[in-house]
Amino acid sequence: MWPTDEESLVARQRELAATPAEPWTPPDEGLRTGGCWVCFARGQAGPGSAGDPAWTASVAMREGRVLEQHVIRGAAGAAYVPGLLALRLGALMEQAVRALAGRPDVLLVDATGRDHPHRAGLALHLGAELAMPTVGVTHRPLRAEGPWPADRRGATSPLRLGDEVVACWLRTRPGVRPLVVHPGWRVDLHTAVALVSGAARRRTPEPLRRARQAAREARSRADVR
DNA sequence: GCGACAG
DNA sequence: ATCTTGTCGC
Repeated sequence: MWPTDEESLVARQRELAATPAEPWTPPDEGLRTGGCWVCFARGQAGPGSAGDPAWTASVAMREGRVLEQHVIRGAAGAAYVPGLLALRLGALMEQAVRALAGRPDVLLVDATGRDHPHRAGLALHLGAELAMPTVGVTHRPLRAEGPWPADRRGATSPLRLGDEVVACWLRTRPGVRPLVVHPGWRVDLHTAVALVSGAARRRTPEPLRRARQAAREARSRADVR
């Protein structure tokens, strides 16, 4: 179950941050990569609020092919507050990923891992709840800092929170703003970068792109009706 | 007190 | 997250 208030979420985050997780290594072949994306109604700005209608998509891919995808309709658990994204999206994402009949080996999520006030962002949290290795991919860091990498595909540069490297910039396309890659549940930085880089034909890794497309497509169908 | 702050 | 206009490139 997901916490529904700040106090219990923060308690859970502190607990997760201190929980050791068995390191995971991708299989040599046949890797099934999942992606999950949430979108909200168009035309709204700001942090939103509890109950906002949401479309959450999950996809599973293997060797560049979509194996399966689902979109669920649901409602946001809370307004967006930095550091408390799990209150808004956690339950929605878990439900969408559980709708997949075939469990992905690893899940990509647009959220942070250790780059978080309590070192337990939603990518880490969701992986723990699902008992599934996760990698976070965001447009920018939450709290960590570091300069951009060189303008070459695959170039990386560390993002630090104090002395600790908690994530890194990754240039998936030359001439395009880099992404932030966050090691999540049971995944280390090196593995996370390899997975995202390997899955990114465009700026955004394919499973996340497909999930985003599916969620927005479902929203547009709903808009018309 | 104020701004910054994953989505 | 979402919006906005034009613009550049394949």
